Amino acid sequence: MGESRGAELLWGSRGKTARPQRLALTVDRIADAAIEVADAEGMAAVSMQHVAAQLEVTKMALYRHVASKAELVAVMIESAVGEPPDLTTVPGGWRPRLVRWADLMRAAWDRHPWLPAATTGERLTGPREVGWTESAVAALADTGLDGSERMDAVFLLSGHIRNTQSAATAGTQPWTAEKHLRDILRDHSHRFPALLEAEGSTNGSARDNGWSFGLERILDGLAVLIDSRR
Amino acid sequence: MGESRGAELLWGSRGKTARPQRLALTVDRIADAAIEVADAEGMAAVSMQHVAAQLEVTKMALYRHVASKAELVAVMIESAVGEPPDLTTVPGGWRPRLVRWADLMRAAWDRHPWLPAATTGERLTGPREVGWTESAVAALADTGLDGSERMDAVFLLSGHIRNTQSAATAGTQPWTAEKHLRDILRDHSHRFPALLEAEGSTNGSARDNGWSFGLERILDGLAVLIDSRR
DNA sequence: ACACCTTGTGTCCGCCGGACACACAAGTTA
DNA sequence: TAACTTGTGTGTCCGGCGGACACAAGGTGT
Repeated sequence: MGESRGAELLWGSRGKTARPQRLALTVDRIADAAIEVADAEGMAAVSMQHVAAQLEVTKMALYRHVASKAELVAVMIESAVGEPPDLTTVPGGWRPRLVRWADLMRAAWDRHPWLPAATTGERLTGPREVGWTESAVAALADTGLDGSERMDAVFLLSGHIRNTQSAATAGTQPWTAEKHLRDILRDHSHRFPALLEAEGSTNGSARDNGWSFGLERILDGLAVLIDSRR
Repeated sequence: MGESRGAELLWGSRGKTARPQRLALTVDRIADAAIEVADAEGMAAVSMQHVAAQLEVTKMALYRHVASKAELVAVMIESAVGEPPDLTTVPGGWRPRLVRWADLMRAAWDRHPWLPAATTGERLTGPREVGWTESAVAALADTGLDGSERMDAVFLLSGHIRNTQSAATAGTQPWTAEKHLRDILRDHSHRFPALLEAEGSTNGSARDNGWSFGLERILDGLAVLIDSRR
């Protein structure tokens, strides 16, 4: 990258050839470019080379602003999840608040389908991400649940978001591989009678990867516990 | 790899030097070696080179038996999850059956902590994996739930297993990063009052990443729905 | 005896993350 | 004004990755 500057030195205006007035590289610009790549081509396409090309610089230029790819991904995540919401204005107690929280979080993750892929494995965690957790835990303040129960409840809920979202972008699980599963069932239906029957007896509900079903079940389950504490 | 055979040709027994009586390479031996590597060093350490070295062959030899790394991983998964269980002998209806199913699945995933990492993203699915789903869906046969509800319920449950297991192996989520979270709270406690308070008011329960908590909530939530259908 | 087929080897390619030395403009100080 | 420092982008190199492809050398069937 960076074509030879020989001809330019010979023929160009010599005085001010190098480094034209190009936008300065910043962490934010890098993160935005990386997010753009990830939104369009998926997390697998986010390499230092690709992001740098997007900004018309060499990949090593990026390392002046981020220490490693892991750090770049961390910055991408912080930017993509956005500011955590304020749920204190939502009326109706813990359940409507959690529903609002889940909808907002799902919306953010919907805008950036690579978030599940980016947030697996050991990694750095930023303040906004912690802020989202804070927000949900706060919504459970007056439920009579103790601290670890509140944490576990939020973990359960956000895990559900993660699962439905990653299932949405990749036919990752046996039960969500729509077409794939149907093919298997056609060829091996005798081995999976219960799946075959379940496939046939759907009530024609909207296919949302079990998002609303799981959400309702989780909230119902929390309600059972919370009511029992009163 | 494979040192030059010059000296051997000059000094060796010439007739039967090459290809000593070494165990024949098979898909199963390759998968076993790969699983061994993954169990010991994690999924990131599973490369064709590393697995081949484990078997004392070149990496290209593996491609005589598997078409790609994705196929190797698929075979690893099929081998690692094991045969799906027969739950029909478990008494007490759907709930004990699902508890048994979840415990068995969690045990298998516990033996192979790389399973979460290996089963994310687009991938191939084998009969055993589908068999596990079949097994759980079958356990919900007499609940009055329709087909897609049964599928969604199993998705919800197995998603919880995946989440708790991947949280166990990597401090991946803000709420499971134990030490990390504690550090953040020490430095920024004013920004996360609810987390700080939750951290303090735990009832000293066993730390299992919310496994049993989430399992009970999910099953309670399913029970609410199932009871309402009767 | 010979041809074929199977199976493992060696070499090459492009891409990855990243270390490191260098180029060069701008600001600071003498 | 001249010399130095600092900050930012470039070029080159490295080891490791998945994988294509040609080749070697057994075993086997005719």
